[in-house]
Amino acid sequence: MRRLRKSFFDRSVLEVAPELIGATLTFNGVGGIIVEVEAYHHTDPAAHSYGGETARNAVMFGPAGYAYVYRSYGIHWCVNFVCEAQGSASAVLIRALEPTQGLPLMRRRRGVADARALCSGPGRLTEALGITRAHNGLPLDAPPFALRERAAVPDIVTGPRIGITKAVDLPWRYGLSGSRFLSKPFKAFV
DNA sequence: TGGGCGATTCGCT
DNA sequence: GCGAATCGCCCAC
Repeated sequence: MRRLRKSFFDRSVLEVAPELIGATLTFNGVGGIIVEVEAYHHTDPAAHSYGGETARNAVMFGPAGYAYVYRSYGIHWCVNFVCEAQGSASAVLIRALEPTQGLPLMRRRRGVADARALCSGPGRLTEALGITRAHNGLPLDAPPFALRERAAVPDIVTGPRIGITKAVDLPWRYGLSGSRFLSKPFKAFV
């Protein structure tokens, strides 16, 4: 499996997001297979970058291939991969992993034993991997991050994004079809 | 300078 | 299924 380079992210966020499903993400050697992501485009009212650049979202306005980490609900950290050309301010939120590497450490950090509770949610996976604000702005193609390309193209399901109040109808949530490690099930397409 | 508000999670009913 | 926890950010005053 090849490692993903920064140029991989230098495309439309709507193109990159589904291609991340099935890729492997590790942080200091701990992680797993990406099974759920959401795309946030700069023209999208639900995106943090929609209102312009601020101290919090500055990384989103930088070049593609870097990590944007933010505090959610004052409690959790969430990690995004910045995409598109510099200034585009678009990113992919990583929402769930299927844990494959470093499970004992993840169980200790999370305080739970069930593998399905380790990384099935954006706040859960950052806790399991040990990602915090300290890692905001780090490049994705160098340690502690490691991203490996998927071996084959998987079946992907799409649907509306979770937990937002604006642009709720955009189907920019992508998941690995049939995975038991999703943060929430995808509604069957009608 | 202060108050309202989340790209969430967990525990209890 | 519902609501509390919890705090950095952001804008209005």
